[in-house]
Amino acid sequence: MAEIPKAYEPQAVEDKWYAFWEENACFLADPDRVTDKRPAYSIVIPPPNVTGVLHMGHVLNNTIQDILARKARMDGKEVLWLPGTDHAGIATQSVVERKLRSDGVMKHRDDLGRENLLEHIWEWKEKHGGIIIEQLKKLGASCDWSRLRFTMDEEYTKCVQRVFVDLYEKGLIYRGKRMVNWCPKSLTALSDEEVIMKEQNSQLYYFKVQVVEESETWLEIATTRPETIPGDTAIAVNPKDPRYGKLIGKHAVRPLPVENQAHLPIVADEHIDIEFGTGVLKVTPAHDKADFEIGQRAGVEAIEVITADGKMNDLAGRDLAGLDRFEARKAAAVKLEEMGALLKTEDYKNNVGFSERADVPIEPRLSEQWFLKYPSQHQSRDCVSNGDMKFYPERWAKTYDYWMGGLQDWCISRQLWWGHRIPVWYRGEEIFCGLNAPEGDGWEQDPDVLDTWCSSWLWPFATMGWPEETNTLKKFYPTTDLVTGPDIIFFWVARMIMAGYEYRGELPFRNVYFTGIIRDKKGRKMSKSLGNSPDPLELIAKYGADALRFGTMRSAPQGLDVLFDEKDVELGRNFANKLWNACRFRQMQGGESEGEIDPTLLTSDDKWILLRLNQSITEVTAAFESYRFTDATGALYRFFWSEFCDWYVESCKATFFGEDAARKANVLAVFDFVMGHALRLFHPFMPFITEELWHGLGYSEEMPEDQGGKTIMSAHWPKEFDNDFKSHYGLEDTVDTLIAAKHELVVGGRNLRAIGNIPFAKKVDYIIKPAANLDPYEIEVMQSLLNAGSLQVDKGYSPRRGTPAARSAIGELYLPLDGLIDVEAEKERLESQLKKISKEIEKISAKLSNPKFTERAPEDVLQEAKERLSDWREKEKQTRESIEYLSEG
RNA sequence: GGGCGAAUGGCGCAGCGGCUAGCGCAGCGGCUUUACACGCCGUUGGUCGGGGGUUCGAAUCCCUCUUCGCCCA
Repeated sequence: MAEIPKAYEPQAVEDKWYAFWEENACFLADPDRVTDKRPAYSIVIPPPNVTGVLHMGHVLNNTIQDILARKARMDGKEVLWLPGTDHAGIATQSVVERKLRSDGVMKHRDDLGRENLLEHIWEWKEKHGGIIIEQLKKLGASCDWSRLRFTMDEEYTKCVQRVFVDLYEKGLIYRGKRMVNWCPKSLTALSDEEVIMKEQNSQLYYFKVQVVEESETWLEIATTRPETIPGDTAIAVNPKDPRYGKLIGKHAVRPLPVENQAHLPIVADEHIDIEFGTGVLKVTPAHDKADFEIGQRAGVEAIEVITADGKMNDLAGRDLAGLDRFEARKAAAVKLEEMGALLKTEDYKNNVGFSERADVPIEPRLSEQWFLKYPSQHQSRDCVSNGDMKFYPERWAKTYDYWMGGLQDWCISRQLWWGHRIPVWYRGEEIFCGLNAPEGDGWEQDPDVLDTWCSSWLWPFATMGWPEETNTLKKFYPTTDLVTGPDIIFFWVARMIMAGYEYRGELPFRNVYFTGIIRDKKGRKMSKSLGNSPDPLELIAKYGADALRFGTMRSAPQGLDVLFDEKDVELGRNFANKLWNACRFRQMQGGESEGEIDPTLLTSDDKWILLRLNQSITEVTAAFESYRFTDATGALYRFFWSEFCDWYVESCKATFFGEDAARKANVLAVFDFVMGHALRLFHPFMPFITEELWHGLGYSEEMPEDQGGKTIMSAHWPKEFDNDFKSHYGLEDTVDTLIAAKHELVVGGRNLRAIGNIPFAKKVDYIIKPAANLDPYEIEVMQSLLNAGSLQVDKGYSPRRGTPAARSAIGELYLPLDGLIDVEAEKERLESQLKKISKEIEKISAKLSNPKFTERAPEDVLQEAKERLSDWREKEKQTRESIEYLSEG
């Protein structure tokens, strides 16, 4: 810190130290270093999409992980923060396909073929795949980059295949033709979790069908999807419904297609909602999940009328064939109307499933897919409910438990090319499932790939060398913490737990911290289309990474969504600047770093700030234990700014600008002690600036190489002072009382200036009448804090009437102003103060005169109330006196 | 329809049986005080969503209603 700029300039500092950390292998995790005395701490990154870019959600998530990792290192643990990326099947493939189409390379992926398309995607991955990793480095993430993993790595792919084969052999993976959620845009099946229900303003179409056996009887049916009528193969009613019971077993005429009006059986099904519509349901087994089951029970066939890409096929009839499913809906209604079969349409709100990725309505579709019956369900469910694994905030445990209690088989095959190809081969009727292609000719591999989550559920152990019993796995698994968003609790967290139990026999992590969702300051979700999503890198360039981290953490309460406001980052920058300038001030005072503290020379302010520091250590450490990061940053902010800078540093000035060299050296030593501790407390949150200042102030020189000598990263986390320490330095709690009274008197004294409209910069003379003997040091400090020209001590001072005064437990402070003051204004101020005091006195008196209170309230509460009353009485007396002085002055 | 969460000064939050209900931002007034205007000093705002109850005592516990958000059906 040769030439110290007035304002902190983060860019150069951040680049310098990140490079330093990497060059010095500060992030590397070495399982061989793990011992009883140096326990392991591990955390695996939720792998971001390999071709993605950093967004605010990543910032929040990874800042928390980095904070945890850095804190653990300071606690003397061997830390593994394992980074990596995810291949993100659908997202990546569609991005690349779109690009290839717009570049004119292809119209459809079939033009290129599987091998060629994959080549393009790998190319894209090589080109863009590193971006988000570099961005994480900008943020300061202390991942062990030597262990960077990718879900499509060869080794990782082996793990995925091995697990598939194993589960297949256990009979948990099976292939079947079932109803799946089909995305007509991405042309693939999806799992239930990838379907998002959205409320839609739809139409309910009422139409009538004729009963074959009773040509004069017509049934009314209500449907939101008239385009599927050609696919109807039954009409269902509830057997308990008195209106229709007698019709069961008869038939009805299906109106569409006009050229093929089949006779549909009227069947009974107990699942029919009598209240809904007319109580009569058209059954389309091929295009509705519930209808499929009704169809199965009724033993009717399923007729597909919609193609994979959402168009009507020939079976839909000449009026609808070739139309898109939504156009067909209107066309079907028109057709019904022409036939006189449409009775009415009404507005209707219903929930429609949308594809998470493509954002189009899902088409339930009968399709041959691979399914997984979840393994290790019971253990996975129990470990959370019995507390072996902790969720923060705890309430997510309930959500988890509920979901685990209603598991449906997971559709794991995807009709994509980018991903882990299903290790199954077919030859005629033969099926082979194995790690390698079977011997012999004529085998063809299943063309589908696995759901991306079907690879990332192995992440915690597949990244550590499994199935080999590697040293890493032995030492760092199970991992300690997982930090992720609650939006993927089912997609990822639950499945990792099940995979963990199935393949390692125990839980994959001990604690799960769920972050909030980042929203804009109006509470809206961040999205590209709204343009309300700031670019974290721009924020870093503008304010610094530390500022972004600290600002985000300070405004991210546990369990609640984060309303992001750039102001918070600004605040972070301001705070960094404050830190910077406090150290700059220290530098200007010269003297050696971290000199010995002489207990006999400690001032009351020294003792006070040491106690405040101790309090902060306690609070921040406790906050860490319960993952309350906002509390930690809040405590640090308050301590450093409001206590250290506003009071302690200001009171130091009396000594620094004074003549007492011994005291100056001692105060410098205290300053360094406190700052050295503060920098360490701040380091997990603001790694760059703390490292810069740690070295700049020379604190690193005092430390052993591996305990802060080389980097603050390895400095020990501050410990609460023990009793020996406290008694050695005479840190008694009574100091707090003295300092509080001193501060109160100073604030009161500064206020006296307002009475005479005297700016703070102007030196004025005060007189103090101490309540008891006051150390001359206190006078010196108060004079400085008051910016007083002089502060005369006068035990027998009897002020002229009209002299404004301030009072606290240590004495009375006078500002003789001789006619400068506005008597009426001051009187008014005091009168209003008196009113407030009287109100408080009334309240407490009422309480104390209530016999029920005095009888039943505990002793300490009663005692405390009495003290408060006498405090207020004293204040009342003083204020009255002040008013009298004014009146008679 | 079920579950979860939230409602505290203009905004964002803390407090979850008893300290004069706190904090940050914003606001207002004043300051080029030799670390910092990314700053300093001082300061105005709230009776804690509505109603009922428990208690000597409730923002805090219980019931109920209202509004908002999320998840699931």
